[in-house]
Amino acid sequence: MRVSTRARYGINAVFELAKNYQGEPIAIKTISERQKIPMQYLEQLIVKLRKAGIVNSLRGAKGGYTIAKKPKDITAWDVIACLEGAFAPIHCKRYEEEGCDHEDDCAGQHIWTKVNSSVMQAVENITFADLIKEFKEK
Amino acid sequence: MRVSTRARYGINAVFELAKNYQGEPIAIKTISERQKIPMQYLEQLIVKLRKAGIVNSLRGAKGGYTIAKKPKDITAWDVIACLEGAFAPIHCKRYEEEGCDHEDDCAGQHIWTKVNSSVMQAVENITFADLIKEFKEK
DNA sequence: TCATACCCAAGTGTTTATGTCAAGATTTGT
DNA sequence: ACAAATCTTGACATAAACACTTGGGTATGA
Repeated sequence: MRVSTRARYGINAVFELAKNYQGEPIAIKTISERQKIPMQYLEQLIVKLRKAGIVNSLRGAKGGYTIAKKPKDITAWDVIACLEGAFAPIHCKRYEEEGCDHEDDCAGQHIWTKVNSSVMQAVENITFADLIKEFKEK
Repeated sequence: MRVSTRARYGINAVFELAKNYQGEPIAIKTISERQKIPMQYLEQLIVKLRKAGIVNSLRGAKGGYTIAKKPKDITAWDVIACLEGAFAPIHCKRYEEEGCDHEDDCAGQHIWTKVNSSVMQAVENITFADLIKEFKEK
């Protein structure tokens, strides 16, 4: 099982902005340097975050990005779901494509359902306020 | 996030054998037909399962595979871990390779640790006895 | 002895993830 | 006006993982 770098980068980028809540906009370049994320790649990711209403952008000189909500109102799930498409839902490709004719016999269903729900529950309960708190305590 | 077909195939194959607990050996071909898994691919997977002590093999004519323990003593985790290598541990590649110099700043750690542990907990608590029970109830 | 079935190593094709690059258009502070 | 920055979008490159195949070898029951 694997989490894409997209999700990781996204979390880190939003974290960077969350720490700057109510501050001046931060440019992509700055974020990419601080969090060590390839700039042009981050650019692509952050577009999605903007469209999802997680970050705001400000164009022009002195522009950049700010976080669009209070850190406590953004969960890890929000970011992951936005970037990862179908993060938790581990689906049976076979089922989707051909219509699984051995559903009764499928041991997997039960397992993946449980995995999905436990992962979702985990990430839904982590907000960026939590992460900031965690960070400050160190 | 994604689970490989390896894990899915493995679960299904072991499930097939678990249902046959204390029965005659089942040939790979039979398993692959019943669970619709490419035979030669399954062959590779099942080698790992054997080496992990999850299944037993019997060579020669009338040979095949049997499950090596009681279904209640094999968890989904056992099978997944065996086939997937590093299933739950979502690691920071960056950290492993270069020694992450922004550890303090890394929002991810906290999240992935939680995700890992919740996934592990979920799959560790599912045994093949559970799956069989689930199956029979349908 | 022979068909059956496991055992093993290596090779192959495809897809996906992870970026990179280019080439502009647009907005805004100074 | 100019520079700084986001926006758009589309193509390209690459490497790794995945899924599967091939071609043998070896053990065993009948």
